[in-house]
Amino acid sequence: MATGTDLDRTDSAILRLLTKDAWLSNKQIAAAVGLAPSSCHERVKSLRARGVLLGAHAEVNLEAIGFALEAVLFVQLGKLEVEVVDDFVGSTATLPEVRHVFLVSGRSDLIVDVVVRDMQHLKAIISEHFNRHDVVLRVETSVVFDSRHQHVMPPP
Amino acid sequence: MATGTDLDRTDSAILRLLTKDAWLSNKQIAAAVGLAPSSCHERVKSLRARGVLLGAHAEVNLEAIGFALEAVLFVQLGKLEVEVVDDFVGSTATLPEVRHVFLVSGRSDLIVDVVVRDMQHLKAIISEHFNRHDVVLRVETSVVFDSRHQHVMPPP
DNA sequence: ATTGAAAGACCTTGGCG
DNA sequence: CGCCAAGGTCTTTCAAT
Repeated sequence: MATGTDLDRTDSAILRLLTKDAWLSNKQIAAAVGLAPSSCHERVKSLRARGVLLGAHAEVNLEAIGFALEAVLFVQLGKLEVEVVDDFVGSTATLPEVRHVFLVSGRSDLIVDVVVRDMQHLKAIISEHFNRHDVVLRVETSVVFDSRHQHVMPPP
Repeated sequence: MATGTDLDRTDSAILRLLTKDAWLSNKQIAAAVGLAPSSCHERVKSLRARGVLLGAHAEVNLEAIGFALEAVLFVQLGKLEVEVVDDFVGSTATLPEVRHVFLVSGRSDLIVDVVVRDMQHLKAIISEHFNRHDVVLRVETSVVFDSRHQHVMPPP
């Protein structure tokens, strides 16, 4: 499944365009990469079928709808039993306030990016989810002053 | 600009659907939320105009195209002069390998999520970008074993 | 792999409840 | 606000190259 699919310059261009704006029409992409609409359509279908192009997601301005606080949680876990850890990671990753979960090496075991309404909301998540599980040894919280997310393809 | 826009149940439903799959057709969304296509189209246009719906981005399987290594960098900065820091954050956020940058309180000042080809690539970024700037006091690197990103709307 | 043509589906607007 | 209807545009398929 992790087999390296080879992309030619046209595939890369298509992916780059769609990564920037998934709402581009097929006609627009075709024009941008210098292909007929039908050929471009084939390319996109193939990229989807090969599992390179996974889907598309709208970007919502969470701040504008009342989610004004973002935080990063550094979680240290106890006795790393694979199954228990995986369960906890899974349940964490599906909390609606959670945007990203990283299982990492180093000082912390889990890094969790959350977007919440306010401090009270943040406190609730930490105490009701993280401090409730025995796997969790300690949670360190950092407030996010500014966060930037990039939607670009890395260069070949 | 950070004024809370109020969303009714229908707007929320639309955002939730598009967050999950930005390639849903207007007709599909309309059916799902129980509106006529034209009404649904109006809603989406309004959400865009109000700055709630910012855009859409395709999700690419980076692993499948040779970007097999992900890491989180914890960066400590020196003397926090706003201008210098902002410049560095900006230049960091636009590196093609960088997916997310968080400016945070706490032990680190910057948390950077990068996706790279391999260890050599990672080393190159750290030594050529981070260790080149005087603002950077220290970089701690964590390898990402597993990362999950969620594309859902938080509940009202 | 790429193309053009054709059919059908969809988006999009404007006028009206 | 929401709906219907109509025109214009785009997607999607397919046979041919």
